[in-house]
Amino acid sequence: MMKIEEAIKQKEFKDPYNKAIVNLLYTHSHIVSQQSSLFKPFGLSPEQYNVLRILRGQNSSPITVSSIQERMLNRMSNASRLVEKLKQKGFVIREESVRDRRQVDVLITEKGLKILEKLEAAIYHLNRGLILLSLEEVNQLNELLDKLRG
Amino acid sequence: MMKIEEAIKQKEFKDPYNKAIVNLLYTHSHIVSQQSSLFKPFGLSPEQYNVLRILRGQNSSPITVSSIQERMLNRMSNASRLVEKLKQKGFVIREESVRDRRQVDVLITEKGLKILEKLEAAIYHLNRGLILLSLEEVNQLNELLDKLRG
DNA sequence: TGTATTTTGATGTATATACATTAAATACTT
DNA sequence: AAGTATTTAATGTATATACATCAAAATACA
Repeated sequence: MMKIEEAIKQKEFKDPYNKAIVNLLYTHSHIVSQQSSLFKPFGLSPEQYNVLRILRGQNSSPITVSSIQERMLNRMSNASRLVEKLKQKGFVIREESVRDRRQVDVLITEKGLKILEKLEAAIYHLNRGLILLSLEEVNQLNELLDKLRG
Repeated sequence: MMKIEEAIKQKEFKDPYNKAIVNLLYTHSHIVSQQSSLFKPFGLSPEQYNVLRILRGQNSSPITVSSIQERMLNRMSNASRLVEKLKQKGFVIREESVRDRRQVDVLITEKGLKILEKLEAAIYHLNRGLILLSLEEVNQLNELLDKLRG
């Protein structure tokens, strides 16, 4: 097992809280770089994939740009531009809302659903490979992360 | 406590491994956005701060760009450009190595050390505020993260 | 010694993050 | 109803990430 101290060649941390921050940031980078490699051949970035996943989660019914933003992993990201990229690739369509002309309804296309389906098994295996923990441990991790954020 | 399901308005996850990935990405975003706010008034980004921290960790002796890269939290980041930014702000100096003219020795300046010192207490409090766990729990989290990556 | 290979840091490009600003549409207030 | 405030999505800018490529220098090795 590669402890964080070895991974970034730092002998010690001020305290376990500081260490946990560094450990989380490092682990994040580890995960994202592997996800990127998986998505790249499909012309998707991790965030673009995440937006598609959100759209599919709506049972393929339309959802506004601001609702996408609310559900994104990174709140400060820019749903509007990600949707534009996905539209260019034919994975979503975008149309002015009839209820409120400020809003834009976004809808996943057949092509979008198909690429998610194609990725499903690969992602399952990637996740398992990325998280080398037992079922009990991964549940514990989820609890700690939820509690951490308060 | 805000569970990840509420935070991103997703009712359920395929399995706890998938949930843990999402939980880690979301927690990362939560941490980085708060760190950014802290660093911003000082003209530093989280990654620039991290490079300064690495330089100080060398007891202020010079270190090459590639050694910085090895110690960075994000391996794919670009130490060369971050060093350039820090140099522009006067936090580091850069000089061609006498041993190997391909290499560039980077050294933290007095100004760089001073800004780290100024930030120290604020970071300590931020970390405590960001990680709402007991000492026992945070140690457990560190163990799980180390184990997770294998 | 001379050529090939590797290492090092810089740089180019596309994407994403983090924020501020803007324009249009809607909601609120009196 | 008119004027103000707020919401929504788009857009602008600076920074960082995730690569690929390049030139110079060092190293390997034949």
